[in-house]
Amino acid sequence: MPRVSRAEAQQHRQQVIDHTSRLIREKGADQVSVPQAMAAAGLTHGGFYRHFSSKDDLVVQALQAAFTERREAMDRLAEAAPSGQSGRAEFLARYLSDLHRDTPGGGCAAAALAADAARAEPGTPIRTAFTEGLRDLVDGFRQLGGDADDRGTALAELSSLVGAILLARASDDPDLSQEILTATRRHLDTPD
Amino acid sequence: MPRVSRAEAQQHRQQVIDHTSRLIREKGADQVSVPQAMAAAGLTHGGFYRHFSSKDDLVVQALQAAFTERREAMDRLAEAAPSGQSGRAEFLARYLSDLHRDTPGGGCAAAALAADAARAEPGTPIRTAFTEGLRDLVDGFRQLGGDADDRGTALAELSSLVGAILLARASDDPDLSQEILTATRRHLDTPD
DNA sequence: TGTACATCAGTGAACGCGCGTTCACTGATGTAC
DNA sequence: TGTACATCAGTGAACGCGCGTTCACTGATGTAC
Repeated sequence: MPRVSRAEAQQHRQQVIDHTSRLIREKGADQVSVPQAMAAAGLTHGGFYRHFSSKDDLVVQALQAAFTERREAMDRLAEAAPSGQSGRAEFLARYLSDLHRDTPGGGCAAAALAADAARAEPGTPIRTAFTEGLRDLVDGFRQLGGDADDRGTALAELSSLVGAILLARASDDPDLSQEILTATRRHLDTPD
Repeated sequence: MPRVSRAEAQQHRQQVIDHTSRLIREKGADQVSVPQAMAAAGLTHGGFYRHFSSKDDLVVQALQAAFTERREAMDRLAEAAPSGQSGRAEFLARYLSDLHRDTPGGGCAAAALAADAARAEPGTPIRTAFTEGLRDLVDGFRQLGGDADDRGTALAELSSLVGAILLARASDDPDLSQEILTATRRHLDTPD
């Protein structure tokens, strides 16, 4: 499939980013190879460097796409919430759901990639992109209303959510996993 | 250095486990190679399989050592707490400290390795060992007293701690990082 | 306690493999006239 | 609108590298007498 149109090429590029965005949330950035990322979009690995300057470049763009996707979902939730009522409750319920726990590829990038970002050196693109994405997430959470419009509360509650979904995913015992999600939901439903 | 005494060999084995325990918390299990793990104990890689059946075997033992180390620290904290007073406050302060954020190698295994465990298939040794370690951590936390002796509260609060330290480590901006730790400490100090 | 020999902890070279990256090549797309 | 040619998206082989693992070898330790 040589020399496709520019529009197709741009589409391929976006497909690689989108598939990689899902893959790195599922398996971690290091566990997704360049050939795998290209194959997920139906391409061979040879053309990779016409689209990206390095694997890290792709990973950063995939991470940004994941944060953008979540932020947009939050914006929709804020709009959909009946006026005067907060979308916070709905967001918490979805975040701490079995569905979110079991499908990390379509889930929160902060939870899925915090470890990868934490292990990256300060100043590296992945680290700064993660930080930017996290800020965006905090802003999105605050606009959902409830007591989360206080910045400190928003940060503490987001930390709760990220920790809970991570521990729930890591727990091999379904009962313990469920307990973590339930306990955290209850903990957050009770206003301080 | 061929054919050292059995006592020395056992000591070498323990050194490899201990160094690996620190290394995987710092860099992740996949980022620590067999040659690196052996070199950290002053050995070459060739003798590795006299001590461990595979790299995974070492990783699991290193993970268990990390959880055991933390549990023992909690036990000491529970003993040291003046009678009638809970060690919970001290534990929270240490967990959410700059020191803990900046030295993951000596820190909480649940925070450092949750992502690795979550990405491992159910039933794999690393996943089950993590789950067992997490249970141990929950028990240790509950014995520290305060409102954490309620199991649900303990789970929710541990989730908060894990999420906060992870996000604080991942944040490239020192101010944001500090804000996360401070907000979570304040959030947990306020009883529900 | 001393001797003879089997055991085995550690060494370093080697293996097959998948990684990120490079490159010569193909041929449809895009452009200039 | 039609033709000639440059561009470049995608292919597939190749590179050097580090990985996990294996293995023949060394020689002090451990054991049997």
